[in-house]
Amino acid sequence: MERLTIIDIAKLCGVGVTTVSRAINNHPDINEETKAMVMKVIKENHYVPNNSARNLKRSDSKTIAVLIKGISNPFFSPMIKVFEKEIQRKKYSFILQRVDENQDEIEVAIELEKEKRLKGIVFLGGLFSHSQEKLQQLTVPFVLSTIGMTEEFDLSNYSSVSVDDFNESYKIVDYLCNLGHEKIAVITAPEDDVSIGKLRYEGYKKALSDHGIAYNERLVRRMKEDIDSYSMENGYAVTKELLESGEEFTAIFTLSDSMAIGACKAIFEAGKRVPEDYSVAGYDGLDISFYYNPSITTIKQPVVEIAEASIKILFDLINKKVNHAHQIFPAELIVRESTRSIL
Amino acid sequence: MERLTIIDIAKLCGVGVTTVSRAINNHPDINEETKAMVMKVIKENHYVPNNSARNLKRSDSKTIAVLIKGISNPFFSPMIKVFEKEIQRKKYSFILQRVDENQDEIEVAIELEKEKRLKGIVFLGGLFSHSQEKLQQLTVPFVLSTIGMTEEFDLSNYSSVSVDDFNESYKIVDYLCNLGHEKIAVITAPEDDVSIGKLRYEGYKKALSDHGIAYNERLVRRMKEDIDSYSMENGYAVTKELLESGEEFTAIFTLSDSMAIGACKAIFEAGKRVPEDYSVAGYDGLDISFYYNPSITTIKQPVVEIAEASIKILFDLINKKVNHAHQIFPAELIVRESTRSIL
DNA sequence: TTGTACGCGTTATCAT
DNA sequence: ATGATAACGCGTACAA
Repeated sequence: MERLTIIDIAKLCGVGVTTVSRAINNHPDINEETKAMVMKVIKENHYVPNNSARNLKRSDSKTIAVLIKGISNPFFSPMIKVFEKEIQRKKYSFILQRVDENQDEIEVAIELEKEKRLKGIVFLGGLFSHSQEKLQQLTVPFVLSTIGMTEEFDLSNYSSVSVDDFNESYKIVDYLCNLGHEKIAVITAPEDDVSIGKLRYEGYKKALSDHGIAYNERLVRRMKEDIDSYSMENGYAVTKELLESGEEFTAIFTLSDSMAIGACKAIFEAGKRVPEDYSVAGYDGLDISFYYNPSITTIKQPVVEIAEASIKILFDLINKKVNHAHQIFPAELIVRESTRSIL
Repeated sequence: MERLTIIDIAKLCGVGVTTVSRAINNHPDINEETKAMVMKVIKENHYVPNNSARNLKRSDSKTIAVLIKGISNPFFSPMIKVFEKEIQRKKYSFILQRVDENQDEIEVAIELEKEKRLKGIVFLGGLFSHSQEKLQQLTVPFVLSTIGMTEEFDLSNYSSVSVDDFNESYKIVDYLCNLGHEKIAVITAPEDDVSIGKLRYEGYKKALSDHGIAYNERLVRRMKEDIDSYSMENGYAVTKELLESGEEFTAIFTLSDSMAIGACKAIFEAGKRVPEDYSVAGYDGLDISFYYNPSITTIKQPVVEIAEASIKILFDLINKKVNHAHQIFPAELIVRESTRSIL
């Protein structure tokens, strides 16, 4: 019952290891009968090839990896399904690799590329401020999906797909302003954020300024660093503090739908209503923003399209069809029940 | 810039490969200076060891894998965090392996065990009806976490941790009955389900029967097979049909919190209220069941404790401290706003 | 403390 | 169509 190798199978079959290998890998140069015989012996003895050995020896491999930071973020769920489907459709293998919050995704990628002989990589989540030097160690093409970058990189050696976080954020805050709101609180990222958090926050500020609304620092609240970022819990805790501070506001914009839901909960617990007492606006367009009561006004990111485009670009790169591309998708302002006009 | 191996590094350093290997793996028998020098050269040249080769050669490896079916199920999110933390704390490596919906988790496990020289495995999600023959190919200990089994297996060669789905389900339906509800709809799994779906459904039936309530087939609704099982969308679609069918009911029990939320949405869209018009009860105790409006009455599974116990048992097995254990955790009926008495 | 040489299990090359 | 054998990149007896 212990581990048996391809050599054992070869002996059992009375053939050479090459033949067994051919049977396993659907190689053409093999007699159908011997192949069937070999496969039968393999089944009977529960032989399972060792992937490490295969990867070590193989040169190609047709597998692409998706590296994802924050794997329990519901925002990624539909994207993962798209990746799985599309990669399978192209007859490639799909590896979903979780990367730890305090892990360097590029290092993980470099290692994985060697180990699995990857053909391409998709990065999902996390910030992205890596040295060119490091990026150049990645010898296969990769695309950044839904990753905001404020720092300007040399855009010529990788691809990206995302929405315009600055403008989309502007769009929804502008909408709130047009509803007559002037005291608009925001739950944003910690000050040192250089990613989507910063971009969305800048959009908020710009919208206020364009509407001639004075910037009120006390309405700018930061996510708590000891709680999962962008989570319901975080939105809840921050909003609760805001309400208890006594600072007046009529609307609150949170940088994620999850935080919007947390905000609503805090408002309910304070005995207030949404949107009658406070308008609440989110960002992302998660399924739950539709199902929540009240349903949440939000910026809906076209996640499926983004995922599809990411994969398409990646395969184009793999097939040398194109150079690196940077695709920006439009997001949609979806007006729902959680916001109201106060004019 | 192309792939360089441990031999190249050895040459660059003017030492043997063994020394380089020792430097990499923190082996004791090496001079601190040479080690520092080797590490420096490695950094400078961006050498990254090939994991396939390492895994192939290694015999031990101290890594444990968590195989998870339905990785985007929010129910698993807190558990993953526990696994990560606990496994790290034991100085083991943690591999999170997604297994496709129509993939055999045991086969994946067998392959992974060989490839990564695993020390232990945790299975999360999915049904579990595998032949003994197959299970015996797994030579490392494994524990089934949150996986319901109706078919009776030989319990002596694996471990499991879960709640008593039958009794917990009974508990919440019993609660509804005590509130005066007699027309209690249920959204359950497809008829061929042999896992938690069946157990929870049996609990529902038993509770009704114990309260002398006649079983009404038209109140038993099955999840749609073309929609994600246990999802909000599924609960929404099924409840919508139920409401449109005109069949009378005063409460609805869904086999998951997500479906409960979908049910609420459908009820709202029909112009009705929860719990004034319909009581809604869920199952699982997801975070969202607290944040939802109205908050959802549910059976809260002690996910953190379950995950912790799973890991503890696994390590005990690895260290040969114990034999296989089957631990049942009590779940908690949490009464919230979505249910009311109609007496 | 350090280096040489072999083996891990598989696939690719080159014969036959 | 099939088989012998040399890599793949690394860890580790064993020798030095």
